[in-house]
Amino acid sequence: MLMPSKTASGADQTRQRIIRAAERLFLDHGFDGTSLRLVTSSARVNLGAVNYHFGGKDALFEAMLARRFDALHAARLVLLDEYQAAAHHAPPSCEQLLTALFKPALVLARESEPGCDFLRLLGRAYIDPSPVLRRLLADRYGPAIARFKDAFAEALPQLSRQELSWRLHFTLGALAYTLAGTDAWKLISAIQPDHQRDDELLLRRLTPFLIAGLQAPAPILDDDVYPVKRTVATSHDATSSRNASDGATP
Amino acid sequence: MLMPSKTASGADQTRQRIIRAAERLFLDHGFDGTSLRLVTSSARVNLGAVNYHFGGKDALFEAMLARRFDALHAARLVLLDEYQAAAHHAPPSCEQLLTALFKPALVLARESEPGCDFLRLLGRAYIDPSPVLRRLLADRYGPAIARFKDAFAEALPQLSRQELSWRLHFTLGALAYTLAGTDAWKLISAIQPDHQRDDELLLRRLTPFLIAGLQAPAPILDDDVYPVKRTVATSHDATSSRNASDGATP
DNA sequence: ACCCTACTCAAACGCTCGTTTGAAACTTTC
DNA sequence: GAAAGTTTCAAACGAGCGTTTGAGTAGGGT
Repeated sequence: MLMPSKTASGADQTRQRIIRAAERLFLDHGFDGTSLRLVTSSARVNLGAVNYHFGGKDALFEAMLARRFDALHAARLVLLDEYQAAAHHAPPSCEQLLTALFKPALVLARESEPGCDFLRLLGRAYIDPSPVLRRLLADRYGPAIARFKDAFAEALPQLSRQELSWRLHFTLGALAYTLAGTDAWKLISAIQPDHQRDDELLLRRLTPFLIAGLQAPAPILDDDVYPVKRTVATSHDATSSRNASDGATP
Repeated sequence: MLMPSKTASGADQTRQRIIRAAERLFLDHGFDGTSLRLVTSSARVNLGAVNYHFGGKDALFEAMLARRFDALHAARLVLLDEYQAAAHHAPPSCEQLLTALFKPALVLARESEPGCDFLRLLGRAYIDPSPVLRRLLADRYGPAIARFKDAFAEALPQLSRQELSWRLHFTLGALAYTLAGTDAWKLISAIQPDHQRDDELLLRRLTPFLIAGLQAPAPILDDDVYPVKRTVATSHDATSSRNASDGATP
């Protein structure tokens, strides 16, 4: 037909149908909760096809995530390179770094076929407790994240390396949790759908929150701000009103 | 023996051994990944004991979470009442509200037996995708969270109700993700153990991050700050340098 | 002594899981 | 058109799952 090379008809179709079904189901059920039978029946493919084309469940999910995340991290690093090259004496700002993280994600989310939103996949992957995914993310995308961490260190020189690590951890948490879209927002009660689920609005709401958090003065850790006693209810000490005076860490 | 009433020897012991084993295993494997056989063998209890004492796996985890969370939310609401009663014309500040959320958690974490830290349990519970836990948290602790949401609305009157919902969502995310302690912090590379894992230091680092984020000016959403095109790499538009001028929402 | 209740225990039930198998059904190649 | 390679398919495998069952053990009350 139009395809000049090899057998692009049946085999690749099956692979893609499987991967897409796996994506969709992983979003709602996590790794442990997604069975291959669920995937193959949802993809209307024979059960054995997964092991034939991928080699097993672990490898399927690795392939699924790699397909998305490889492109994502490549685009992120390209953007980071741009920002760093633009002014090599003035390191990229926090806002630019967050943009370098978010923008490729948004673009890929829009490019991806409708029905399985890429951003939720991103969030879920960071949150899922399964060791398979945890190792994959750490091994495969740890270096890319490390480059961003170094860049943040330059953008936030007033923070100690340790403080920075924590703040990026908080940042990743807010991001992953929000994207994962656990129904937990129902806890905070009815976040009205702006226009159902607008990912761009979400990230633009998240950005100022994170920037302010990242740039906040470092906490004072050497005195007892939380005088925690053994009792819960009968504590009359209001929160200490001591102000954070210095921004630098010891 | 010393116990005056009923048979407090064998039965309650078994119940507690099961619950503690369930707590410990749930931390590492999540709900789906924790099997009853794992729990009972870890607790050195017969397999059938779970169904006898609790009625099933779902009920076991509900009991496990309720044991901790009932006390937690009760203590939180007591503290919230205190702050609100202290000055009924000046609503509690953001910092006070976060204190009311964190302090009881810290106290319970210290009171709980060593080996199974309560804070990780808290984080995991909010993150776990299993519908059983999600429904439990929403039904049982939704009202308590709602009271805090109302209090935050008074502390942050410049935010629209919708903006506030999102910010509390971000807050909950940073908190849950951090507490859950997925090994994902290894992504951000070696957060050196201050003193192994000091929960109080963690929360005192988290607090200024969250306060700054919550109090950040509201984002401007009506223009294109993220001019996302179909291309990723070839975008030369630097981040818009437009400043946020007004803090109120339309 | 008896019964009744509370609890433990080993074995099994029915089910779903990930994976394997071997024979069909296609394509491609010669 | 036969041979070789590639992909599908139905069936089964063994293991692990949550739950149930029924016999067995203990102890207090009358």
